[in-house]
Amino acid sequence: MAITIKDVAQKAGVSVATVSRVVNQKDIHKVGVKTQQRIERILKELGYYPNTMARGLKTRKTYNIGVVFFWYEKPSLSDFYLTRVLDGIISFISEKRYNILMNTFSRQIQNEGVYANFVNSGLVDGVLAIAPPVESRFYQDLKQGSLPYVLVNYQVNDPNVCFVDCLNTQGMIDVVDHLLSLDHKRIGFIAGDVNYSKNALDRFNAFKYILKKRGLAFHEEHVYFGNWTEQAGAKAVEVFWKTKNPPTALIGSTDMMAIGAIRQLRKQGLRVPQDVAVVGFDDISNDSTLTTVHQPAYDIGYEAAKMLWNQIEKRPLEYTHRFFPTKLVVRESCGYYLKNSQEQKS
Amino acid sequence: MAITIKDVAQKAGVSVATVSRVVNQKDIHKVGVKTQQRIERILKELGYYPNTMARGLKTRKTYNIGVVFFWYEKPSLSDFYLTRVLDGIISFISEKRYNILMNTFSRQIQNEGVYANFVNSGLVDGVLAIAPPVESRFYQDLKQGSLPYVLVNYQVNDPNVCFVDCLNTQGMIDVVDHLLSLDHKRIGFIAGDVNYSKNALDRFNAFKYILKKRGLAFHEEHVYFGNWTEQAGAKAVEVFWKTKNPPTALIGSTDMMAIGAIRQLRKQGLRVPQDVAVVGFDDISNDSTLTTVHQPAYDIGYEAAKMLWNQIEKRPLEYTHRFFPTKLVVRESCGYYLKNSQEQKS
DNA sequence: CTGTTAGCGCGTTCAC
DNA sequence: GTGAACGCGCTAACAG
Repeated sequence: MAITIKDVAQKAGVSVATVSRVVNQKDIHKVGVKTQQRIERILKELGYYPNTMARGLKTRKTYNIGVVFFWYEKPSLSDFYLTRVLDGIISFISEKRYNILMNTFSRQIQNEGVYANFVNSGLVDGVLAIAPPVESRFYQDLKQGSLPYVLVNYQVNDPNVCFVDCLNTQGMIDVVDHLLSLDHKRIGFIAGDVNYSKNALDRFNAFKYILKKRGLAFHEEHVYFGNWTEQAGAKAVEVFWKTKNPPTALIGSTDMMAIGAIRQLRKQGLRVPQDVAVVGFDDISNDSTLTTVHQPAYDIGYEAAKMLWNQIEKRPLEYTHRFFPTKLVVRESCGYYLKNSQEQKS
Repeated sequence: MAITIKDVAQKAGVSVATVSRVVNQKDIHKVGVKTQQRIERILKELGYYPNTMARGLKTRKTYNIGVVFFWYEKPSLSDFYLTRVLDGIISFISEKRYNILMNTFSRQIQNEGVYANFVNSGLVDGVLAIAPPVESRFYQDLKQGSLPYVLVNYQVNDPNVCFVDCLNTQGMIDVVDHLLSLDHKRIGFIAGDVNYSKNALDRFNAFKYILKKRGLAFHEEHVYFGNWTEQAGAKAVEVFWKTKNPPTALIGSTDMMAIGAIRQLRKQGLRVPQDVAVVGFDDISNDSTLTTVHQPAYDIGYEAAKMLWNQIEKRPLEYTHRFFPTKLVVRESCGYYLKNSQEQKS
């Protein structure tokens, strides 16, 4: 059995209250200097560490924040830009000496009660929900609970609900305009699963919106709904290239899918970007040739953690909704430089 | 204030003991069927969720496992193969309905007490330490504490201490032999920080060992100690190419450093692999041209979690030390295919 | 300056 | 079948 405050008190010949004062440095000026020193010595000697459970039960404060993310087929951090969001969260949260209590749920199977259990267990001081599923039961439970929370990559209309997101729409507009500027008219779109991801939905909608606005036709057969994996990207290519007029350019709603598409294209003997231009979204790849949309995942995580922390510590919030701009990163996979150098030659 | 067991008891007109029996399905056969049903209804109605703190205080069980990893300059998941290890851990642990309590510490600054505090706080049922620093104070605290734990990528001689690792030495031997087979004699080595990483140390030692065994000279000036980042890889190239006879091949102790090296080489007008061969370690890159050593990070994480779980649940352990094999993945950056096709032509 | 004491919410023994 | 009561380890209000 671990050393308790009682053991320390006994050995020091004082009451637990006094030990508590020393441990927490609270009302410490009221404790005699010699007593304090003695207690501190015994604290070390015995190797006393406060039991967080007991303390939390009393103080209603755990110094844990819950971080929840959602997976599609199996739990995975690496499929998403999640890792960098987490980096941002960790960075902020560890500065403040909080722990992260991580939990993951399936996007598809929404187990009733499980979420609520996590939210109401009293184990965390607040919750960060990363890209929860569309129409999420999880969000409902969060809303009904009494814990502060911040949504990442999930926008809601309620001005009282905190969220952090990037401007997906603007990002997608930039992508399309970039491809248009390179004379692409038939653009294939590899979407994420719009039933389970708000992000995927927003990007897809933006695609349709801007196509219309620029007076271009939308081809149903050149849209593929994938599940964020490379395989999905590859599959999309297979499907598109069975149509009469395959696209001349592809947009992957995520980098992973764009990369999968590129692999498949090459497999089919097509060159990127000479034959087909490909653009991704997220900028998470180490593949330094992919043109993509950068979203500041780290900053998004950091900011979300900060917003949550402000709520937990009851500090004034500067804002409840926070948007980060995206940035088109032009590399080689779209043929921009190719075209440019050709033009220079001619 | 959240709903407590008391509220439920009151509303149901029973004692808390009875409610507790229903909630935990313990001694349930002793509870009257009608009483049980009524209580279950009210449980739902009121939205009761047990307070984990209170429960944990009583039962000494939290269903949390602590996962600790260590950072160099700033907390980061993406620099390492960590993400995939985490995936493995998450995968196993979430099946078992445990939560992950994540905490990160600096490799350089070893704050006394912080570790012990985490270990002894009673917040977790066990600890997974991922690649703790060499001669780690953290490991000491773990050892002194009473919690089960498993070390990942950290080998110790004690047969009672659980760890999971890969065969770094064999992996490095494969790398060197591969380069030798391609006629490289001057091999530059970009090491991790051997003072802070056991992995880095093992790999570096393996490099020296096999060099000697194969009768090759070890050149002090072609060793650079980096910090796992791309920048470090780039820096190594700068340093090596100031020497009289720069290497013809480079080994990055991690992929990140190998990638950084390649970038810098290209910047300096050198071609990879024609002028310089480069090999990495970890196989974490999306860059599909890097020859590297694959270690089954996911499996390592999964297995570590499993070993910990077995300890926590007091199941018999099949083994306490577990090694996974590495696999050399030959791609383009080392010139193997280049050489092969040339030979075919001639 | 220090100690006593009342709970925080829960599980569990022992009565009944 | 059910309930009363204790205690897990801690903080905080109050007493002295």
